[in-house]
Amino acid sequence: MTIQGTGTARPAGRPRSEKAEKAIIEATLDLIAEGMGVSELSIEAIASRAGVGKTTIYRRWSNKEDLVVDALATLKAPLPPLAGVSVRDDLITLLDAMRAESGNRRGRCVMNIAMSEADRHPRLLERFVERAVEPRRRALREVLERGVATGELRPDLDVTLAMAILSGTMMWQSKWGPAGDLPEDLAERVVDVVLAGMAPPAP
Amino acid sequence: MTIQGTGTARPAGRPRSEKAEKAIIEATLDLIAEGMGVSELSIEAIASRAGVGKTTIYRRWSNKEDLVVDALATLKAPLPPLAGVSVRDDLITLLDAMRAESGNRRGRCVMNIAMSEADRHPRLLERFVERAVEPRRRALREVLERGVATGELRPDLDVTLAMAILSGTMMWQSKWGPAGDLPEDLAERVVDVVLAGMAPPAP
DNA sequence: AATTTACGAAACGGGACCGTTGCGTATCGG
DNA sequence: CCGATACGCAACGGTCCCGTTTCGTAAATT
Repeated sequence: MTIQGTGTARPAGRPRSEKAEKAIIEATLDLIAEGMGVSELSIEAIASRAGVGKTTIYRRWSNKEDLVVDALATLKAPLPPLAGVSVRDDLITLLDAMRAESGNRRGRCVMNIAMSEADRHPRLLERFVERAVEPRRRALREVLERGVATGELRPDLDVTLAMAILSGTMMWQSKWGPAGDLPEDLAERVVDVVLAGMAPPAP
Repeated sequence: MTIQGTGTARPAGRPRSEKAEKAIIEATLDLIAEGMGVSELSIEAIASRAGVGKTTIYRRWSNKEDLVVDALATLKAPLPPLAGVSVRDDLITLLDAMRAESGNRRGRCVMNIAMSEADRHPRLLERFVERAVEPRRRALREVLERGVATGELRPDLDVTLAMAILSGTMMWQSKWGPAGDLPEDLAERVVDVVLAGMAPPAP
């Protein structure tokens, strides 16, 4: 029994190629980021894009959904660190992270999956919510609840509704806002309008 | 030459069945409302659902996109009448119409198309924006601009941003809000929070 | 009645993918 | 070197859908 450094026995024969594995994942993410729906993704297209035989894919994943789930799992979700000083600053930090992500491939993957594949792929949706949605939701809720506690926000604020307002606004901008990148000060403007309200200050 | 009452010459032979035409459109809308993407829609599925031969479809539309465009065109977009008294009331009326639509078939069609098929079907998207998006966008903008003019809203309000906040919030609720119907007072609560802002009133 | 067109159903050849298998080659442990 | 496993590639039979054609029937005009 040959013991590897990791303690796992190394099976005989040629080891699986990490390069191929990465290429498969990358090809999958690329196709999703380009707007290909999960239902339209074909193993053959992924294999071709990755420069890999179909066999190499089927040897690792038994079906398309498993592959997509694993591919999405590789998308790190680096939540920005929050200064924790003012609620306004933390909200801007969170919303600006959303803005920045709408421009890169990871963000496009997340957005496309969230938008279109929500139904009809329950396992995928579950994994996706767990990795991409929940962490942000939690962070946002904590900032808002802290604001209510410290008096920076109205004591009667409906935190859940506030989350919908902030997230929904950024999502709307990503999807139907101006073409190309979103303006750099977008997050700040959104937070300021939502904090201050649209009505004029009482006289 | 036989002239019909409408003034159009009636061609010889059996006339096309209006019933079949309606059934085709209905089947198409049903499938879209159920979450079927335009790319996955198949003529055969529509024909089967409509109880119609494929021939009957191809005789009327030369391709799937034309059919979907016509089907979407039958979705009336009844903008609610606006009282025009207070900006708050008009905003609630508009947002509540969005809320109500998220529950019916028409609304689900609009939402699904907007979410997933935005890219890759430019003609469809164009028609869709023209019929479903623009009228609402215009109405919302007019209410907000009137509010700025009358002083009911802050004079420095970014109207475009305000539109994104209001629309995005409702869209977010439709897509990721509580399962089932949205609460009846949702529109009112959204408008009040957005009008007043989340920060506490200045002392 | 004769003609013309539409109808639903079925079948066609063609193409895209499916998931599997066989092939010759490459890369590992022993 | 040898056995074992992975690799890319090509081919397979199968399914779904395409867009077209054919067929027998139905519904209109003349």
